Amino acid sequence: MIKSLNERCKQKYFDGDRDVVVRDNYDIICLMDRYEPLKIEEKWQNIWEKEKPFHAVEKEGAPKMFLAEMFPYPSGAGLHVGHVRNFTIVDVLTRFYEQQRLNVLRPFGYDTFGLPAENYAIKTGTAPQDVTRVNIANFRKQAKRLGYAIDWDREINTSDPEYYKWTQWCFLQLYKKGLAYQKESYQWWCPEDQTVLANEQVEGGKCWRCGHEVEKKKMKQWFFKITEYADELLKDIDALEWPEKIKTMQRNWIGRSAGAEIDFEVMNGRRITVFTTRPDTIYGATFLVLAPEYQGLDFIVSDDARETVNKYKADALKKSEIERQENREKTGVFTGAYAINPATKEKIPIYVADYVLAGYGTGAIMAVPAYDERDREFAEKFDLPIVEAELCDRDLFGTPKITYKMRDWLISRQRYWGCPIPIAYDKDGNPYPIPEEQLPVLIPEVEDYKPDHTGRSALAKAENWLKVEIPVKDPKTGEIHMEEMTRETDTLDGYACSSWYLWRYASPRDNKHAWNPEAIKYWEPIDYYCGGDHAVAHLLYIRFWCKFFADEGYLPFREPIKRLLYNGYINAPDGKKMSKSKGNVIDPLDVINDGYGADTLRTYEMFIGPYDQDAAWDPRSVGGVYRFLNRCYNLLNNIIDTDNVVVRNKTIKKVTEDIHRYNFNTAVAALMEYVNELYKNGANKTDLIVLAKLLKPFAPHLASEMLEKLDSDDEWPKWNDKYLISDTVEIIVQVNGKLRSKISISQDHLENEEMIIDLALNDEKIKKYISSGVKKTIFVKKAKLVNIVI
RNA sequence: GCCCGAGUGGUGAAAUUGGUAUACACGUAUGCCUUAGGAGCAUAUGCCAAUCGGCGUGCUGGUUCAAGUCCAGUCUCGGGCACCA
Repeated sequence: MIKSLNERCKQKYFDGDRDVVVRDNYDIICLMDRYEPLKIEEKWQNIWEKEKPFHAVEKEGAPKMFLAEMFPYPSGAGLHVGHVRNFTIVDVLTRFYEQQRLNVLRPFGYDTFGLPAENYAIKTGTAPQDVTRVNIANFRKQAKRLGYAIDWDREINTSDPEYYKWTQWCFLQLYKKGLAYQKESYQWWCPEDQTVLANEQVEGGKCWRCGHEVEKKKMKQWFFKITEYADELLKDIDALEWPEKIKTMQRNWIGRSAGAEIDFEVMNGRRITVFTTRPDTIYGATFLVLAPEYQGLDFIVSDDARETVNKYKADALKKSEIERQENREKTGVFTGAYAINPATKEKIPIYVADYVLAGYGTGAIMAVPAYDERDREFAEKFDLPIVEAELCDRDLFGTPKITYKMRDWLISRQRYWGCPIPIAYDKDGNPYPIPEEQLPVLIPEVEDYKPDHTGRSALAKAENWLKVEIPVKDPKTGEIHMEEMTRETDTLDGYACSSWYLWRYASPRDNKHAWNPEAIKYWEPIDYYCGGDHAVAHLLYIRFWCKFFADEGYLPFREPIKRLLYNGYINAPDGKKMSKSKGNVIDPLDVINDGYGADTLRTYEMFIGPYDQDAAWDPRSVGGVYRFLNRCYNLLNNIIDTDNVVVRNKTIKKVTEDIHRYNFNTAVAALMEYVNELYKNGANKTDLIVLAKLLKPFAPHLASEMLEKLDSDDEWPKWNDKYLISDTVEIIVQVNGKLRSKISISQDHLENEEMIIDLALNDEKIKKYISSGVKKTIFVKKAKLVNIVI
């Protein structure tokens, strides 16, 4: 077939019977209607831009399908190949369901608050608003260049006041119910820079900016009470259609422990409550240990020991996380105080040690060195008694108690580029919520974006903005008067902004609700959510908010994400993580503009391997996929009268089922096999229409072009099982489980076991293996296999 | 230390319910076409022997007519948590 094509084209060329576009290419490809991805892609992207085929509206009849990726942080560097993998997975599913005529919603947005924009602002004085605007424009342009089936009318941006107004509204709902609250907590603090530092800004116990030793400082911070939902968050994990890996990580993160709280009387009349998972070991409790930050430690310490304890406490607070991890040698000091073990009635000493954590349980433990390795280490070092006592009933001395590793979610950030917390303080420092009608609390404009010397965000520099009038009800007279207050200058953790955006997608321009109840009912919860990060943070926070807003009557479901696809990373060709400093970054836009086009890039990233595994970029394989798409297109040049009905139906089945299983790599492989077959046999119009339809989720531009040339719609094809059965069947003949021969029988004889075994035993190749006699024969109809045991 | 994953050709990987190991692609080799090829097309390609055949899914065993797949043990790599009482 190719030869004849070649002949014809050569002739045409020598007749001068057409435009020859490419000068340095003399042979058949240039003479045929040639695959020119950049041209085709521009054409179809213009059509999609104009006709908006992905614009979604609620309509009765067709079932809905809502899909999205984890919205990106629009960095200055633009899209990277990891984004492309993530977005393309969503796009393949979007188009797959669109072609099956489901009512599909696939929106897009930008997670724009964050440190890079703020650091850039501090360095250059450029407003983060401006940088963000430029970066979004670039991201949008690049996403459009990849041909994604996005409803661009639903774009959202978390730093848009129209958006963060509702983030603040969400905060106020949580505040009203006591789930947003202030608490003193220890934070990393640099005494030189006079600022709070995030964990990742502390390097080797020192400030990343000035190198001064950091310490822990008690500060008032805002928290969301996620622990209120710990039990439900844990319980509901079971029913989620999420990867087991993520479910396990969330379970571990929540870290439920069933135990008991037990009171110990201190000799000076006070009381210490400990948490233990082993209340049955209480007879072996030979001392108590308190965390250095233990509340009320001062009331327990004896006067003799006070100085030592205070020094130990100060040292412990200075210790960095890294130091704590590196040096696990037990340290601690005696408080000089004793408590009574309620089981043995014995007097036991009370210690302070940093191996006990203030944030877990009650910050105090009963040490049972006979049963607990850590307690034993401590006991050995400080020469404390180790008693192999008998076990008792679990609830004899304490009250049952469930404890979680998960802590409440600290949301205060001393940063400029975030959503302002809608709170103001009266002159006594009492917090008041900003009334909803005053929302949004806009981010003020400032000159300098650096945090100030009091450790407050740059918002504190906007003097006019700081003052606000809040209506206050007099508790005695009931009268309402306006009172001048000072605004909160901390901003919200960026994760707050992304904890509700999936609901905003349902009605992104609604200016009366955070999310429209009718739209929510129609579209949510999301059917497919795809990402490769945030296994415990974002994906836990969004579940927490969902349960809260369901309780408040704003959401008709308690789990926001039905199915989660967690994709792997794409590494550099050398197998290492891509990074600017290593100079091994592959820019997806370069791949496109080199002439491969978006379709090749998309299809390659689906073909690269299982979607949930990490993969290394291979530039040579990109070329292989490009060749494949070329071959698809070139088939249009030679449509003949033939019939590939069997392989066509097989391919429809395989590709359909593979996409349902997210086996995108094998779906592409099946299309390659199909094309190879069509090259061998020739292809008719139906063969090619099916090819284009099946190809469209992966290479939508090329497929659209093919379908236009073939004068066909894009409706997903169906297969017919009757074509999948061929007239003759191949029977595998094994001897002792090893393949030794194959025999061919007609389909009708598949029921006739006796005949098949007889054929197998008399097969020429088999005879020599079974001369010593046959012990038994097994026929498996389903596997079309005979096994002869000798 | 604890909890998850994963180990298959020269390479990325297939094998969906225990039933033909290595689909598809890359790479390589040879040929065709060509003034020319870093294009296109065709054929071959797990390893050893080069004829029959033997060996092959990290390793050692086990279950089974039959094991990449199930079981026990073990090694290596990757990820998560990490003094959570």
